[in-house]
Amino acid sequence: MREPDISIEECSYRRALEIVSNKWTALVIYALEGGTIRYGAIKSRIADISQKMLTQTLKQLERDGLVVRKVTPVVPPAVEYALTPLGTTLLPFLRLLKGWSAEHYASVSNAREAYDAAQKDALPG
Amino acid sequence: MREPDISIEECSYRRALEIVSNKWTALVIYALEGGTIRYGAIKSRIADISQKMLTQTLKQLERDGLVVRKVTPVVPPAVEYALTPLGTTLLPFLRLLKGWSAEHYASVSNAREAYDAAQKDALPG
DNA sequence: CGGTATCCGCTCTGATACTG
DNA sequence: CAGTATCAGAGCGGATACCG
Repeated sequence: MREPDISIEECSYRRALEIVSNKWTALVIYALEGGTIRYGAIKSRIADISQKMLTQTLKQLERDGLVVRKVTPVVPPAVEYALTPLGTTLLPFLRLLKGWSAEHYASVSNAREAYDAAQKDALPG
Repeated sequence: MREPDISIEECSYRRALEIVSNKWTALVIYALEGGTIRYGAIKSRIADISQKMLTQTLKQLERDGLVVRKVTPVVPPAVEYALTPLGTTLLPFLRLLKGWSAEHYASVSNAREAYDAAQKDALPG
């Protein structure tokens, strides 16, 4: 039997996926692309993200060294977030993904419709 | 209040994420990078993937038009999978992610350790 | 304003058993 | 070999309420 070469220990690709491949992480990084931005502004930019998920995602990104948090002690408090230099190294990857989607998403959408239609025909009438 | 510009309807980036950003999808595409490959061979390459998840992921990729399934009606059955032309357009993106991980994963790992150590210091002894 | 804490449903995921 | 079916647990993610 062949050895698995796509393992969590050996495959760097897989480790990167652990960082980025969840529902909100990449979206939040994308929202930070334009520079320092306040918590509320991020929330306004990303449709459907809850306060809990935004806070949780930002905390995780901070832990990973991809985002910095700056608190200005005023009343009411102002909290700003920005990408670290490490965080900005992810941007080319995100932009490529965006470009891919712009170019090919329609094809995926069409494929889905065709597939679903074929499935429906296969069922008994 | 500002309008969200990162919504599922308008943001192509977000749609791409829906395709790729789950635990196994990108890994399976990566396993198919080298060309046509049998079901069992994919399973051998990817550590820890269960039969259920592999089947489910392949089916979803087929629906999205990224992978083709070829059944050879012999006994025992032989089923092969390959990337479609559309599927191969994702490879540059995956390779970039892999390169990013090779270059920067250590930084993330270090950041995590530093963050966790700081958290521990903040707790009462 | 920018959180934290809690509850709760739902999906994702893996084990196990069975089929052609 | 390549699946399908079923079950059960863990964790994601949302709604709500409260705090500095």
